[in-house]
Amino acid sequence: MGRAPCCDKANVKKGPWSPEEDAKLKSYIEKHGTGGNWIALPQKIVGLKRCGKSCRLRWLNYLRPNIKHGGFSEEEDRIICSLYVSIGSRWSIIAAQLPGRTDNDIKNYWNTRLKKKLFGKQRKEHHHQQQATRRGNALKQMQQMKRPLENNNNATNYGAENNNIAIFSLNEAHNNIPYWPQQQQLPLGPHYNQGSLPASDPINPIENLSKFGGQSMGEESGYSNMNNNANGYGHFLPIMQGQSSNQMVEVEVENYNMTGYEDPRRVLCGLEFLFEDHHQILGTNGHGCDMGSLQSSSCPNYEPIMLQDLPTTAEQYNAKFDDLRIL
DNA sequence: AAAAACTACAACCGCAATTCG
DNA sequence: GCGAATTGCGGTTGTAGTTTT
Repeated sequence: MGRAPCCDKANVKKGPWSPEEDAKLKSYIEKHGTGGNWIALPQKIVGLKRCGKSCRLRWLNYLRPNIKHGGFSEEEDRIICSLYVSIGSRWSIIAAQLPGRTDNDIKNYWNTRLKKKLFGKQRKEHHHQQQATRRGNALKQMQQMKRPLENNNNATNYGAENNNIAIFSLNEAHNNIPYWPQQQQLPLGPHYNQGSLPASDPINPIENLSKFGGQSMGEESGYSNMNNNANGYGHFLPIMQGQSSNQMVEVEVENYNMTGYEDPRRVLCGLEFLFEDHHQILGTNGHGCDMGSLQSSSCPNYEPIMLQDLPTTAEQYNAKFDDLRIL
């Protein structure tokens, strides 16, 4: 038996608020306050056929005094991005750091603009993703970017020696100058096997990619059997294999209980968006890996990412992720 | 000029947490 | 302590407006 609805849905208006409704709600609250009960509020306002929940949302997000809309400053951009990287999609917490901004506003701003600004998504690609989302598909991988601390709220659990990893402006990566405030204590993304790449590599693609959305494999992704390491991310360690420039980037998983999941490459979910559309395929991958049970999952299958497609120099990085820079 | 593609944002929905009787 | 009511939150959707083809 489900819960009783908060209001009589047949008798409440939905959709955009009219100026008259706004005026009624605003006027009432300014005179009488909310009375501490949003559900009961609309019944006290003559002619307002809205549910309490809708009134609350309208007031908090639009009508209450000192709300700012649009025109986010660069400083606000930085704060939002920095906090998102640190705490994920805790919009209410982020909003608390930005006076006059609502969580809804920040969420919309992030979803429609900042995210693209950061990840440099192209219109077409974004649209494809949006459509996929609306079909109830995919985007689990993007969603997995949320709440990097979800599975591990104790910040002290993060690997102490690596806690200062911050997202870099890629142009600044040359100089190892962190773009985001250095004091940010950020959760680690997945890290690669240090020994498998030249230590002198000035910019390691995979390590950097991991900073742009490496994900925690939460329960909803079906990886709940994974042994999470101390940083809240499971152990998924991409390593380089092969010898030619065509060598394939594969992913190996250390201390990983793979029960039921045979394709370790899927642990790249959450990073695929950094690659071109053509990487995404459906069906078997043609490389002898049984994608069988994965095909119907909400997470699309991806071709192995070829090393040649990954930027390995600062120049290539900047070219590929030119839009990454906020400034 | 029209259609398609895309963006931006308000609002809704469902769920979890909190409060209340 | 328990269950219902309410609140708060984050994800998602609807759609008007804008830009591109």
